[in-house]
Amino acid sequence: MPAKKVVLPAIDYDLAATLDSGQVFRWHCAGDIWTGVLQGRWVRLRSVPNGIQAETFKPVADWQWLQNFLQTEVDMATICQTFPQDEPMTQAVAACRGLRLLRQDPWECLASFILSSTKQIVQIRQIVRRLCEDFGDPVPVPAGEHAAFSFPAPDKIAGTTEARLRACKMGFRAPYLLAAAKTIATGGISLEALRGVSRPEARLKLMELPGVGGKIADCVLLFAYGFDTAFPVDVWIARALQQLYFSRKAATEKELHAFAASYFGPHAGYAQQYLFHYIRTKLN
DNA sequence: CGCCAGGATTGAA
DNA sequence: TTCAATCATGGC
Repeated sequence: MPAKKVVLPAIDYDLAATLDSGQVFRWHCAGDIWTGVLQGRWVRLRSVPNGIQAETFKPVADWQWLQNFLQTEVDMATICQTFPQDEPMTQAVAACRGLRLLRQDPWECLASFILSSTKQIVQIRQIVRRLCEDFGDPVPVPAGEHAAFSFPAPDKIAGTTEARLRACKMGFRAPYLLAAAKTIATGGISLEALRGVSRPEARLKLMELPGVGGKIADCVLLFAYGFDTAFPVDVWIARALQQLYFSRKAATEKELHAFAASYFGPHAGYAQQYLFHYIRTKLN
């Protein structure tokens, strides 16, 4: 029977850490309630014992789309066992128990991370919110809730102008987003087709898009496509690797990448997320 | 190689 | 209260 409420079973799931760890930019928290929009649907989430309670505006028959986004069926204990058993990883895993990787829509993830370059998380949130208000479609919400908008599809953004995108405060990223949207809207690159190719091949394809360098490509590979070995190296991770694994001697960017690729195992992307969240929120 | 292009927020002076 | 630093892509 279709219902507006469900509890998705999950153990070791820290909803707040997961939705507030720089993977997604559109979830809003009030108390312990998280509100967002997924695939044009308004969604409210709350942690309950051994699960996550979800509520939508319209009744839903199949909750697969939400399970897939939240990745509730992933067994974190098994994944954490594959991490190197060193001091930093052990500390990070202990401190960030329940931190998860989400599985996002590729376009929303790609567009968000194009907008993320040389921006901080608070600003990325504002830009993405404006983008959705200006170009997304209103989605129905319960009475008394804030208005909510879908994430604008590639053709919607492809059909606007650089000036109107700049009005969302995205600055020099506006032409990149516009060109990327046009490439995808016209079939120059198929984001769906990337699901079926190898990680290095998908990475090269993403990097053909303007505004997408190695770091942003790695974010999309990890957060949208589920390539668990993708290892985005931002300044935080670079500093952490430098400090925790190279102590004094200065490692080049190339050495950091080589180390990351060889050291953290088959779920290196998860390890990266634990290190990232650990140094950002728990250290100092 | 070095610099710049938006700009909200943070923390130092 | 100024004011420098944060963020990491691409063009020059």
